[in-house]
Amino acid sequence: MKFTLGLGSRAWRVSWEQAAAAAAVGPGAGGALGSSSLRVSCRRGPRLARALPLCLSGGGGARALPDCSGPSHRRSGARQLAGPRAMEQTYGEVNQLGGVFVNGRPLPNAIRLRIVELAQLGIRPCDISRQLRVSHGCVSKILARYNETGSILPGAIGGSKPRVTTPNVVKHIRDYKQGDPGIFAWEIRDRLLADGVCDKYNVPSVSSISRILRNKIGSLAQPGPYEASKQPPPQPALPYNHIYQYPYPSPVSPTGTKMGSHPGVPGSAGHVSIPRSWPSAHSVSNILGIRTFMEQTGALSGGEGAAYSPKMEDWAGVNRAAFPASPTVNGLEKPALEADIKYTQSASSLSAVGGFLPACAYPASNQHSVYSAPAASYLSPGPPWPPAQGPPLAPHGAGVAVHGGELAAAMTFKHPSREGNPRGRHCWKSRCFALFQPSTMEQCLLVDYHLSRAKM
DNA sequence: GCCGTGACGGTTGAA
DNA sequence: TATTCAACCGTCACG
Repeated sequence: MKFTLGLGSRAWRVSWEQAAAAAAVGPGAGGALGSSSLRVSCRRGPRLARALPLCLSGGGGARALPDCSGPSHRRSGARQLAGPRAMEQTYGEVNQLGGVFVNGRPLPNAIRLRIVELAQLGIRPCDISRQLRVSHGCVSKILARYNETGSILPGAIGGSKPRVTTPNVVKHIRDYKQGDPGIFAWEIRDRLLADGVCDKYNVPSVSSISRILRNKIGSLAQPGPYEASKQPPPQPALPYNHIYQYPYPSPVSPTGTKMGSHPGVPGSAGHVSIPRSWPSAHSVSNILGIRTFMEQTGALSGGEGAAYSPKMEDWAGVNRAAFPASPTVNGLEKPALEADIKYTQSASSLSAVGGFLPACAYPASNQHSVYSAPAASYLSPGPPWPPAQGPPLAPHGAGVAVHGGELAAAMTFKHPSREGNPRGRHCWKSRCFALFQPSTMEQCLLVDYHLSRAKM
């Protein structure tokens, strides 16, 4: 197990145990690392290489980095983490502050939550950075995102940018062109907006419209690729609203009724517009909305364990039934479903401060195994936090003791019919997270670790 | 010393 | 099935 240990401007790859030790002693405690071969990984090219000599001579004096023998010095991805040997194959890095992170992967929601939480308590970002051992750039980014969107969650990673020139849009462009052959591209663009075919977030650019006119519509006599008589493939006309879960304004009424829809344009929610009233897992109000819905459905009645009744197996489906969403929506279904199943949690973990997001909303399916590591070692103890009073959201040391046996019990939620179904895995795993409600990164990691060992 | 920002190396998932 | 591409991530360094 290797880490890239960054101290100063260094990026050293060290073993997990060494990195954990380094994190435990804190960034200022040099020389605590084990002794063996030193490997330096200059991730940042000349910049880092330039800084390297300085770093090597600074701080805690001579530092010997531990044995780096292993399968490969090449950084591995989280994909290698699955399986029983996940613990041995987990990679991570330690930043300048001694905090552990996984390059390319979001910080656990527990940390993101705590960043926002501390900020709301009036703690300066620089102090938050030091406290949580997260780079100030990251703290700044998370806070900025939170201020902008009300969400602490990371954005959607991966995937392709949804097309804006959907068949429906092309059809309308064709219609406009047929109605007025002299129409300009910018006029088409305005009409798409005016008619509600698109909104400002997914309206094609003028150049795109020109390209459509040139390539797809070129000759109006020719039947286009998206003939009206054909059944157009279901296309999300406003995918960003959903995939990215940002509170973008949408030309949709809160009831899901598409406003100003063009005649002939299907107005189903599956078509475009995911109503912003949908309880997005990324927003405060939507989290609360989920809670309300769960309470209404009685899913939260009883204790925490009872909160996840077998009915919860169809939690996503229940939500889908309660809101206008089409099962035929491609591209929208998965994000929506994952948002449902990954970020649900019981009401008891909701914040009293303002509900950015409960820590246990750790997106298990998205981040699972990334931080798979002995949780106690993952996060260095660091300075006591919070200094005075307990945090309002995630009681430090709440001590969600997660043991394999308990996980096994939790895993009884795993529905046999969903074996092999990623969504099923997401579903039951997310319930495991929700059941234990890890409110700290350690707890998240502990849950995740046991889930990994459970050969999910 | 704090903070915003861009470069960078990395991961992810749809096409 | 493998590859490509474009989104995202957190860290780091600069100003």
